[in-house]
Amino acid sequence: MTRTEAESADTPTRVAVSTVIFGLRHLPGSDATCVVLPLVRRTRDPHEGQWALPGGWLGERENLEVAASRTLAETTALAPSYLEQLYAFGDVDRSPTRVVSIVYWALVREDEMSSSQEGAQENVAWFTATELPELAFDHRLIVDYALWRLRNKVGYSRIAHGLLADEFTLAELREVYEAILGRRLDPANFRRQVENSGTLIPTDRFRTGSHRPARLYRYNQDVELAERGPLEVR
Amino acid sequence: MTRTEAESADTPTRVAVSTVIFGLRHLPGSDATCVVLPLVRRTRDPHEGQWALPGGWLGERENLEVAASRTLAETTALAPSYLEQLYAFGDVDRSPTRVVSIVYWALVREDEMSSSQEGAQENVAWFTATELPELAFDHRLIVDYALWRLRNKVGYSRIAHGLLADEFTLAELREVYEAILGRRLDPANFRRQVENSGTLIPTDRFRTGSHRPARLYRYNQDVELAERGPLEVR
DNA sequence: CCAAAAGTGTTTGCGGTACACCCATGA
DNA sequence: TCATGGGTGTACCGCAAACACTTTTGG
Repeated sequence: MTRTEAESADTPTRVAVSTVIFGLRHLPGSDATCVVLPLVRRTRDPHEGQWALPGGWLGERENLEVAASRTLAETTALAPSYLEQLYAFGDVDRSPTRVVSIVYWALVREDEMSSSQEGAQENVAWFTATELPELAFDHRLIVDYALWRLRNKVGYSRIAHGLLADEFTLAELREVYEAILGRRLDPANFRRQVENSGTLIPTDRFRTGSHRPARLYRYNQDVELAERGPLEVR
Repeated sequence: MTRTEAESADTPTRVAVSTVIFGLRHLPGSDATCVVLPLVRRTRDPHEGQWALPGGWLGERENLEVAASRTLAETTALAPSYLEQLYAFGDVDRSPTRVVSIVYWALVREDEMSSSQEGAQENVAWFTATELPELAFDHRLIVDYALWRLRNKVGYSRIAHGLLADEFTLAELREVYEAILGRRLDPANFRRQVENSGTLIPTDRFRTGSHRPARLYRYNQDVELAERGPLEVR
């Protein structure tokens, strides 16, 4: 096929946008925290009844990121604290009819999550990332890849803040890292690493618990180590 | 908008696939090597006459990666030694009519390049990455992002091998790194780093030049540090 | 023998890990 | 006062940078 022929073979394709939305949940019994994500039960023919990622068709005059935000609002009623494109999936056989899916992944803050989960819509449920049901289409592959990206990115950027409220203790921040990475971190070393990174601003307030109060920190907006895509390239 | 309405709003979109193809070129005069990429002169209305990334419309029954390979073959007549999805660009205003572009980036080997550049097609030319002309659409942003990804990835994966022949000296490999990173590297430290990485297999052959012969190495296929996307996630 | 590139050895400093230790608070 | 988590000090290890040095070839 020559370039000219390719240029004229202008066949429209159905384009969908889906989003892998990550949040945190404290397990009531133990002191552990785990990564959770919302899934939508399908009410239509391909894979009807199975759980799938929240998503929808790309609007005619809708930017990709806007479509992802819409998805997020429809299932969590929240504004994302972090939103980044994950990958474009377009294999011919990934759906009975050809669909190209632009997939985003997002973080929602823990303090806001509880409110939205109470007023949950029908057919939406939150699952622990390590205990997922069978998913529709290739969505299991997509979630696994998003989890890989989350775990990777937490190591070289500061996205963990996207899962916390404005003010937080170092222990709470460490909890986020431990939940994402799935392993315990040394509190002493964690403190120094994150202090030296210059991304935290200590406040004068303290979280008073059952023991010695812990200083509250805020995220330093000036520092933006996260790389979300070509749009941020200066 | 509810999910149900979104699900029924099934409006097809025009989907294109473009590829940023990177190669290397030795500058005849100096001993420097630089990154080069092929561009195609547009012969059609939007941005006619300007240079643009090689690409075309996604075929109805064509996987995304296959479409990218086709693009690559049409402009270089080569099989890519490395091919990875870069990003999906879909802003409404990036083209007069709405187009979602799935962009890939690729590496072609230096030893194969010369042959294809001689039999170059009309309207295709290779440019030094640091001296690009004005590009059509948002292709300048795309190329800059691909360059950022290339420079980033060379630091934590072994994609530099994708720009060399099967057998190469450490100096040749170092040249690739220096061309991509744009700075000189210490030969001694470079040797140790790459030797300790376990990605190289020494051969018994030597490259005999004007001075002491240098050992030739091969790339260890077993080690695959590169991460090309969700398809490689086990 | 000389120039130049291949290849080796050694020192230094930095960042991460392990772990001992002190501090402040509620009960 | 004790238990518990907050917070500090310190020794160690591995890696990478800097750079002096030896080796091997062509001319």
